[in-house]
Amino acid sequence: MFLGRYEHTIDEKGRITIPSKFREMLDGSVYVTQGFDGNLQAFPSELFELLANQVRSISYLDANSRRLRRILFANAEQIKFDSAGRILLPAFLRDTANLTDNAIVVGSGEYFEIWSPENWRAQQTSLNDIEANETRFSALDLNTLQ
Amino acid sequence: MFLGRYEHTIDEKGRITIPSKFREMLDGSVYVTQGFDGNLQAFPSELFELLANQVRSISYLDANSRRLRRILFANAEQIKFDSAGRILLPAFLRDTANLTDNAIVVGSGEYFEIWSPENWRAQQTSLNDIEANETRFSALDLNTLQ
DNA sequence: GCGTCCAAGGAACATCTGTTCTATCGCTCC
DNA sequence: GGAGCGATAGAACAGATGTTCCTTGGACGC
Repeated sequence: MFLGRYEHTIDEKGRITIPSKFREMLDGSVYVTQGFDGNLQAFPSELFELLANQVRSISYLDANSRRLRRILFANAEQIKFDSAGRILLPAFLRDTANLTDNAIVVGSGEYFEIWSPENWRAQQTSLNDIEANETRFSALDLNTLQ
Repeated sequence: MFLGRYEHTIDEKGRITIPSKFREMLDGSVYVTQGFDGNLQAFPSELFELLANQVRSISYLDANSRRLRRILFANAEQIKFDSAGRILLPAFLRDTANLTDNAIVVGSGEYFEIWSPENWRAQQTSLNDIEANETRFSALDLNTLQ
């Protein structure tokens, strides 16, 4: 499971070091895609391939299915680590997530995310907002857990 | 799997470099056809042959089947790479996709697409649109994956 | 102190692009 | 019909750019 938060630099070449704890759980590469909230998402191979297979199984004669393919595949890249544990983020991915000098790498369970510091701060949800949505988030209620 | 996005130039001769990562997955040539969305589609040989067989097996008494045949056969070309990894796009294919100086080469899973920058921008779907279409795109829900 | 991890940068290599040169084809004109 | 011409395709090369590999140094924790 990917846990925790790390602030790492992005160098002039567009490279970022993946935290070594995260690397341990990967097989030498990650699939990085555009996220939903102005961030990037990084998936271990097996997980991304599951996603990809689902999308591939839809007929490509359907216009919506082609759009879905584009979103998943055109905005994604399989990136290998270099010997120092870095990945080179392609320019189009850096652009979609506003990444320049620094990035915040955030564990998110079975995948992790990469944020620009600005976008990260902007999206921070206060815990009070969550409290206000009690019913939707009832799964988080300790009493209901087994 | 074809992933990512590359902006490449089209030179005066009408040639475009295929990204080397894509070439690695091809056997020295691609089948390029008219796409459904103002773009071109490029298929590895095996996949094109599968498609072709499928389309041929549908009765030609069916109007949709005849249209498919035209898209797949009339507007298709098998194109070999030159020694620098470029393909020469015939004029009629460039015309159907509005290609002049630049093109965006877009991974789309087991095939890839070639777009003019204008057409590409025009069709871009934002990820927020997807969220608004939750049910249609439920295939992307991590929970549903096995 | 030693090992691990991250930051930074140089060097080697691969890729992309523009250009040149040659071969081929079709056409025109003699 | 054959020679000459232009247009097009293909092969090869060179420069610029981008990517990968490798090394170094500093910070931190054990």
